[in-house]
Amino acid sequence: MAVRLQDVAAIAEVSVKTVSNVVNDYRHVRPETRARVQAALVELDYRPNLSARSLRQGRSGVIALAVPTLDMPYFAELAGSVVEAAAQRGWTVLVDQTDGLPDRERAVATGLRGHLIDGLILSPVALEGVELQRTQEDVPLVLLGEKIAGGPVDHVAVDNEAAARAATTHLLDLGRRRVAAIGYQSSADAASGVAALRRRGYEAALAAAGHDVDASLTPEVPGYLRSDGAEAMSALLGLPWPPDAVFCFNDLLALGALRTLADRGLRVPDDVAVIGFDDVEDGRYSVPRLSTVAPAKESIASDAVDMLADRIARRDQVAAREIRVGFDLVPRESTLGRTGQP
Amino acid sequence: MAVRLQDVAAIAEVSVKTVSNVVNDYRHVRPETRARVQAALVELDYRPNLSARSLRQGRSGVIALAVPTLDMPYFAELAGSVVEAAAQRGWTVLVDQTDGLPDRERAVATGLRGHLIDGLILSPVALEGVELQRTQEDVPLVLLGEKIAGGPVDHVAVDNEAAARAATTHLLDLGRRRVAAIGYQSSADAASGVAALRRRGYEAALAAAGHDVDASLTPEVPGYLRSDGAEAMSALLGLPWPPDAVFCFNDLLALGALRTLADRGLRVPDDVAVIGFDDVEDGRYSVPRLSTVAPAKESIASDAVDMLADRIARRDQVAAREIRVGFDLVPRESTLGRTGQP
DNA sequence: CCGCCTCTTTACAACGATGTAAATCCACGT
DNA sequence: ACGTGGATTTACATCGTTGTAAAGAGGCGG
Repeated sequence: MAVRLQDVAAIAEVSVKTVSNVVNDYRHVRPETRARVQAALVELDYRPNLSARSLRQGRSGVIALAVPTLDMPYFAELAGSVVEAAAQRGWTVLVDQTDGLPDRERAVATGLRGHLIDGLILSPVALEGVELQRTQEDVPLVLLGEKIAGGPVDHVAVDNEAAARAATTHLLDLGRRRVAAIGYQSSADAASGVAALRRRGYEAALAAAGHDVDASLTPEVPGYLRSDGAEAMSALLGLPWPPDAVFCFNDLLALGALRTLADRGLRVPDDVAVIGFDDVEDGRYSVPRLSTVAPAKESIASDAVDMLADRIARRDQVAAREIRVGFDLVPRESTLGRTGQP
Repeated sequence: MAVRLQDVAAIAEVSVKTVSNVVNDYRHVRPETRARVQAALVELDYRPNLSARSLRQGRSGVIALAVPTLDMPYFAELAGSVVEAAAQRGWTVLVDQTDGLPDRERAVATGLRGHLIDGLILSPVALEGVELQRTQEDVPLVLLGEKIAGGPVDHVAVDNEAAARAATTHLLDLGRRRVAAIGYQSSADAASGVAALRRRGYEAALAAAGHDVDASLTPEVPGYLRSDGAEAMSALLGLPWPPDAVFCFNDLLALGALRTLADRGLRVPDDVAVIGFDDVEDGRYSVPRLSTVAPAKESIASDAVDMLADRIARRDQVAAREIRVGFDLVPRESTLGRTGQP
């Protein structure tokens, strides 16, 4: 069966608590005793029962990360970074997929996992800040990637509006006149989310350049997948006066758009320039290489974990905070064309 | 504070055990009592303490999934499917990243997480079957994606050799004469792994067609990332007599190779045909669309979870089994060219 | 040689849930 | 009215660990 402190204690001929003290590096243990216990620990290959420890201490060393889906490279990369950052604190990460469903997000946020987890990092799609008002009974929570309007919840996010504006401005600076946007969503759920913020940045950039928003250039998409981008691009190309540039609200949409452009035999960026958002690995190897806006992903993950650690330690003693991480505009072939190559 | 069975019991004016019985749907509870307890449960918003439950029952309802990294789409997609399949059994998945390091794989396999997890699904890169010999103390284990030679461990895998052979044969059937392979690895760790099996399939296909293996056409790669594929392709194109087709041991390598070919201005498949392995989403939208071998991923995930459930239930009472999942050859533009399009 | 302080070790209770076995209730047949 | 057997409820111990408080062991100044 499993090895318990008691078994080790028997071998080392000390009390259970002394073994516990050795395991936990308690100061006042005679070196000789410590050595004897260590030997017994090794001999029996003791491993603490985390459930018992967690029950006793009220903390488990496990945090949860809830993302819409791991199938999207952005979230997969993010999950990887979070797992990494958590490991550095000795924490383990339990991954939940919400599929962007309000119910699942709510369930997760209100403590789906019983008292198993010490905290939660949630990347919300559907829920608004208000919905996530914390009661003091709930799990410590940090939100990712979305600016919650005044919600009393810690969160880490890039300045979506500014980043979207930078991307759009980049297209305008290249001299493009009909700059479309792929990523608009009108469902109530999405109204306060990433879609709305990036939309605002896009429209602000157009306004600053003296352009009106042309509704036909901002098709709605049901999701943010490659297929959605491909279909939206098809629709745009069916217009009497199609766009000469497209800002896609994430890289997957952009990759889908590139695919459609290739199918139609259009040249990128000559006929249509394309820029995405997220800087996922795929875009660095696509043909053509995808221009994008790169949020500081490593920061997002580590800041979120740090913030959560702080929230766990101080519970309700401190007001909700917001961390803004930086972003970079990364122009590549899909807006600049081939450079320096034959 | 947290709501305990005791608090609910006090409100409902019954014993703690009766509340527990209601929570667990025990048969013999008077409907009237049950109703009263239910009401109290709802009123206090009771949630079981999973640590306590786990301590008492010896099972936690949490399984671990250990993959090299979530950054690789294949593993991300797999993780998503496993989380899904586990959720259907009411299990939660704890994701570990091994980075393909022997130490991490060993640590995970020998029960890194203490008694927190009920079982482990491991996708090994570095470790051989022998290393993973189970002792009865260890966590129930299911291996993914690799045929362990005779190791007494449950595992789920595609027939890598047959699949690799099918991919290679597909290239030969197109009339290609110099078929390269990207994905060879010679490190001892990898000797029994996926690399070796796919290599065997590749060589078998060549042999069946009466070709010799040309060492210059099988460059070694340090990893299985896009960058590795891009570099290997560069090396191949530097040969006096470059290949007219390439079988890449996974889709990322293939996507990297496509990128290099585009940079050199070579046409795919006209100049060089490319086929990958894994059928990740990226390949369906790449330019050109990537031909590949598609393992039955959904089966892999659900079979692994089923197998683990069975292993958990029966522990050592049953011999190690092996589940073979099917695969499909999926020819797309990177070998067939544009079809049906203008 | 005593008392006190520090170092070291220990016994015991507690974390919250559930299995066991025993207690209590109730309806029914005699 | 009484015994029997099933339904229902309960007290208690237990899972493995750690905090608390107290006991035991030495050492030192007075």
